[in-house]
Amino acid sequence: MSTKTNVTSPRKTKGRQVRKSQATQMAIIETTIRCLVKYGYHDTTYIRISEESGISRGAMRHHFPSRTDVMKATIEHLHEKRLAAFRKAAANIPADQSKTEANIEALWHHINHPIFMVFIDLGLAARRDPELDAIFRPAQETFKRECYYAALELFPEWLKHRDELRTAIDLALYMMEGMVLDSLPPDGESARRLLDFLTQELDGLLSGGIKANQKSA
Amino acid sequence: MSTKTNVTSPRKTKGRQVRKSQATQMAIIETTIRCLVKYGYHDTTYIRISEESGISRGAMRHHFPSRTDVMKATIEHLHEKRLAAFRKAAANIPADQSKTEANIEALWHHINHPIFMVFIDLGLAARRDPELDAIFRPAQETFKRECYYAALELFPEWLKHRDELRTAIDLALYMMEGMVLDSLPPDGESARRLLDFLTQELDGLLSGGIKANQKSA
DNA sequence: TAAAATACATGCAATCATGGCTGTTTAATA
DNA sequence: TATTAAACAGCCATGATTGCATGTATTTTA
Repeated sequence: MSTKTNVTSPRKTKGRQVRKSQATQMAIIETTIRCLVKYGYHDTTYIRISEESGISRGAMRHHFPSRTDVMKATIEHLHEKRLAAFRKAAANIPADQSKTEANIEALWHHINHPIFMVFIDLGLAARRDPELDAIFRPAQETFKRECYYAALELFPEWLKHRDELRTAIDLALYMMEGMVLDSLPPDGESARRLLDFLTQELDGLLSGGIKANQKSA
Repeated sequence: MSTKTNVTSPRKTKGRQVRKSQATQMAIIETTIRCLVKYGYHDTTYIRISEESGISRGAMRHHFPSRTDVMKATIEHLHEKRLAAFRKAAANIPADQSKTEANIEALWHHINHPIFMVFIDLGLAARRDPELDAIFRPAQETFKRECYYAALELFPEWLKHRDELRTAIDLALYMMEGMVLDSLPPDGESARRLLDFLTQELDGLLSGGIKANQKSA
């Protein structure tokens, strides 16, 4: 059952071959992502990836024996990509007054990216496939933890109210996830209203409402 | 392309036959729902429904020519079921002080029911299948509208602040959807904290924060 | 340069879902 | 009771996906 994946670990520079290997692997993974966006998880088939990437099934087999192997590799790649994008976005947040708003905007932007639907799709698939779940869940948790850390750096004044910060992040994240799941138009009036409310809520919490909210803990 | 579905419209009492017809249709639909819960949308196949229900494929063909037809009927049935359940739940809400909390609890309970994952699954499928979407989207919108109406009846004091009420409902709904999507344990500490926060937030909005929040409109 | 390993290509069999087709039974009606 | 229509049962052809197995070319290395 243990499908060996011929992922070249760049241990020793065998020069040309590893490079080529990695190149095709990347091509496969990126095509897979494209397919996931276009067709969704269940219609992103082994053959289709092969066709859309122009890579023969044999070559694919060589690198990723089974469809699930492709998916696993893709999940890992997406995860890294997402982490990198998030860190970059967090680093670019201006340190001025409107931190909350900027963050929410950034998060909303991130969540509305087509890639996010892919995550939802993969997450749903992982619910049925333990093999996928073993990759997906840890990645998801890592990302969330990263969110908390980043937020703590951005809002050091919340250091003493980590629970509240956590709640705030969860609230924002979950709400937005629900919004995209409902296909809420990103720039529509409905979304705007909710995001404004969220901003205001979190801002209020930050600037002084902490005490009042503590008794609920 | 227009697949005729032999759904017996009980126009004239042909007595026994329509009853039997409806019975098998119900059996098919209910089995489909069971399958959707167990296997998810894409693995709920025509054959599997036939096997699990004990109804021959021929019979199924007679009532629902194609798989999509089964799904369409199932969506409609689920929609009605959900509406009924919601109305019943709304009617049973006690009219005392803790309305907000009771509602949130009820909503949370509703959203954590296995059926809800089926809705998510179907919603995702509908994104790719226009035929499904044509059924799913209106149902979804109807349900949401119903939520607003029910809420207005429950919170008549919000009549002058419909926008805020709408925001509140959206917030609650979306947040919870995001939560279940993340497989947040329904009784876990994380969920509790978020729900408490939500309750408090909405209650605060209700009891006096309205004015303060209006300038954001 | 020869051998071994790696990357790539392709054909095949098994499985399975779908939709269409042809019978058979049961109920409604004249 | 005879006829018609509806409900039901099962088979078959098709197409798609998967995993395997064999064959070829290119690199690395001895």
